[in-house]
Amino acid sequence: MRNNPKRELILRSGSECFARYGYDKTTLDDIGRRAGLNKASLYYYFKNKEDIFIAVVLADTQTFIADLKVKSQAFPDVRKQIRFYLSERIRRYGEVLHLTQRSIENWQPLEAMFDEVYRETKVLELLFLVEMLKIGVANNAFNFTEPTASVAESLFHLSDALKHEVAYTTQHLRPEAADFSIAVERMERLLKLILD
Amino acid sequence: MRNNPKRELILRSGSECFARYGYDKTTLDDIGRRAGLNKASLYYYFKNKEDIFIAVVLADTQTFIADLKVKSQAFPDVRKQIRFYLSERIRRYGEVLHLTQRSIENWQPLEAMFDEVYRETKVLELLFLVEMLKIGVANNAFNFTEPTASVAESLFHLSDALKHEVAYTTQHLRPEAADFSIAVERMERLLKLILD
DNA sequence: GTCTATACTTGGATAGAC
DNA sequence: GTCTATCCAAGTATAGAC
Repeated sequence: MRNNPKRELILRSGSECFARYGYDKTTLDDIGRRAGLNKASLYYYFKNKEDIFIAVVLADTQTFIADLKVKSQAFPDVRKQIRFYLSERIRRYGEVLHLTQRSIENWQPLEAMFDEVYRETKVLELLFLVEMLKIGVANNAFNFTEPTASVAESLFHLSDALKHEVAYTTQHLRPEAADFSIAVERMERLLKLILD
Repeated sequence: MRNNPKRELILRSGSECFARYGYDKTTLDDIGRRAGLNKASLYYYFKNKEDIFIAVVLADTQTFIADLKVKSQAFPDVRKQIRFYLSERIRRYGEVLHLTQRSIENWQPLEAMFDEVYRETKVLELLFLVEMLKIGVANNAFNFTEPTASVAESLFHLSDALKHEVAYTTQHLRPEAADFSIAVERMERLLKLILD
């Protein structure tokens, strides 16, 4: 079922619509029309609207991470690569939350939606972090007594915790007002402490 | 009825919603909620949704023109003031069209909506243009054999014609793809020919 | 696989209570 | 003036024809 070209087409269509209108304001007619399908046909490929949204965020997140890997490798210093990578994924989370717009009033179901997405991408992200950490150790940029995989997971959780904290503490405000630059700043300071 | 504070509140609410969601994706519940009113209460102040939209565009356009007058006077040269003023109002038209998003498939009813708005603002705009032209003539920046009011109206129509042409020739494309920078460029070239 | 038909929910609009 | 109740048209979702 996955890697079905028609399914991919719907995902692209959905991605464009959600990006433009946000979750609530996007209709199945919007997605169907852009994909050249009747809205009923979408239910052959997806359980419901929310399922399309999750699949879109998952696919887009994977592309985002792939791009981010390339971009972060443009930095000469491994330390800066890691900092860039971990900061950008926090920013990305803010963007994804933003595209749900103020529609979903209660934050909790939204978090549940994203958990599903991030469980799948976590493995890929950890592999990349491990890779970068190993390079850093080989270059004598930094050193650890603990296993690299364990450090990678700690950094990953640090980045996640900071982004979730911003989401959590601003859940009573309008979601679009959430300021993830605070989390990015904290991230960069903590990273300095850890790697130095 | 006009200048009613509750009405103004609805206009502000509507302006924010239309700017964020576009015409179709904005619901009366959205506008009502933000204004702290039940959607049914909106009908006390406005005929229907479209009536709110027109009133919003009218009010915002008047603020826009007032701001634009101040901004254009920041230019030292009268010629540049006129050029800036006429170019910016073309750009503004593009922005207003954009906020209807791709919802209104047929362009014609949309044009009718805006005619109503622009008839009301035309008088104010012409007064300002006449004022600037008179300053230009007094400064010997340029000269005309025709009456100033007539030249002002010609320039106004020139600006309008150029913006409408872009709208007209791109009506079959997605409205958001309309490129008003072409109209602005043509405007500036023609203005040079007229004033020099 | 994709569509039409259909049940149920949300959006636009009116009528009438207060 | 503002709200609840209500009508009709879209939107979400399912069932079933082809």
